Amino acid sequence: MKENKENVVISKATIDRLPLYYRTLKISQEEGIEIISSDELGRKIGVTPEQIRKDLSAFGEFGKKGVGYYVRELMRNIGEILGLNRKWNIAIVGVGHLGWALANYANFSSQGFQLQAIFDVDDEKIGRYINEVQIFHIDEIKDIVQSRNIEIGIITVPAQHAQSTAMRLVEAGIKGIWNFAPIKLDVPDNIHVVSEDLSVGLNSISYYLSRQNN
Amino acid sequence: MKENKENVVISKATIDRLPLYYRTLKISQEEGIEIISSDELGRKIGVTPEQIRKDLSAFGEFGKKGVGYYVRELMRNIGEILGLNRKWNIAIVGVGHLGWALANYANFSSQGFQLQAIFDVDDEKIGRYINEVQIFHIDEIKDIVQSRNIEIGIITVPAQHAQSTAMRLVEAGIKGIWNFAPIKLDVPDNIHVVSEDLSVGLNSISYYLSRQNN
DNA sequence: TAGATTGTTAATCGATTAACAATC
DNA sequence: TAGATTGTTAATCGATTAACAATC
Repeated sequence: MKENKENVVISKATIDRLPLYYRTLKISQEEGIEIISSDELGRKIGVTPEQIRKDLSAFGEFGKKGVGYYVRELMRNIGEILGLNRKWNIAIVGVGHLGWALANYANFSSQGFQLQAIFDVDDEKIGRYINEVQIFHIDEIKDIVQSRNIEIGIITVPAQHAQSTAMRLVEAGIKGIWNFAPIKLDVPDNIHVVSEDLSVGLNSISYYLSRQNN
Repeated sequence: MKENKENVVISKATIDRLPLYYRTLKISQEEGIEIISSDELGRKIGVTPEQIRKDLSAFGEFGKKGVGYYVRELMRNIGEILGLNRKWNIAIVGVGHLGWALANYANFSSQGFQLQAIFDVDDEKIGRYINEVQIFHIDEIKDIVQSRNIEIGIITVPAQHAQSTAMRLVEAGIKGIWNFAPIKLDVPDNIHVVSEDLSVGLNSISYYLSRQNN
């Protein structure tokens, strides 16, 4: 595994930018670009070149002075850092509109995230398939998470059930949670939770527009 | 309009926390809680009480020393700051899985965001309705945005069409954009863009899990 | 009054930006 | 070699946390 340098603390902000670098490099690579400078990469992403160089320097020296970065090589390195050089089995809990949309989101699999199971409580939905992935009853969660080596759970249940869902995922042995319920999840320290709070975006826009119009 | 104090700079981080405060106050209010301390509110949200007091102090004095905050009053004040004391007409562009999920997301309307129109290019979809909201051809965007006073646009089109969609929204007169396409949008300075980058979440989880398992 | 809790200032911490030597 | 661009250190900026006077 790609190690970051000893004694270098890596900020959350840096980790959140790595996927942007990775994605942009991928596009560049597909366009046939072989070498890219931090300046050019930064321009495409909307980040300063210093920021990019600083971020990368926490993990090693990936560029060539006076030249830039070899796109393919940097992509491979960042991919390795992000853990994209292996497969991750994931599951979705909650087949509402959002869960359904995510289950259909093809892009995950291209990055090595394979949807292995979907869970719900609605008898109408259980037994059905979304893109060849079966919907199971939540009561089967422990069995299936363990038998299918699922490591990451996606929570798209209503807010009032999110905490108990998180606990079931943890008990089933999951290590990472991607949470879409607008609520703070209490989980053990060794579980990594990323929450997407979709109610913030519109509120922030209305804040700025209110100020503007005055 | 609720003004923030002169000479106080309000950070983006503060603005992004206000919706959490608002939401949590709403829940507390529904539970019949009338007074809440920054300590208790912070505990529920996962933010320090100092943070909350600091954030709020940028806009005024909403609490009572030795007592706490009146839930209903603080909620009203934060709502006013966020521009939730009025209606906002919004539109969605792109009826893929995500656009469809967002069109069905009932929660927006409870905060005053009213979906007035949906746009797409697919003849199969045009003319249909999602929850009584009609799907129009993108070519009608300018007419409809203007006639229906739509101020905020939600972009859920594929990445390669996101930039041109943004430009069409801007030309139509929209002032705020909520962007779900994984790409940086170039828009005029007076347009407020919030991007939700759904590819970051899973990548960040896989990063941390990789480290953990080692 | 005594206890509790706010609002705010000062201290700390962390992240970004600037500058530049190293070197391809 | 001259020009370009990295990697890194130092400087700056911004955000969070600590501390505490004010006061309900």
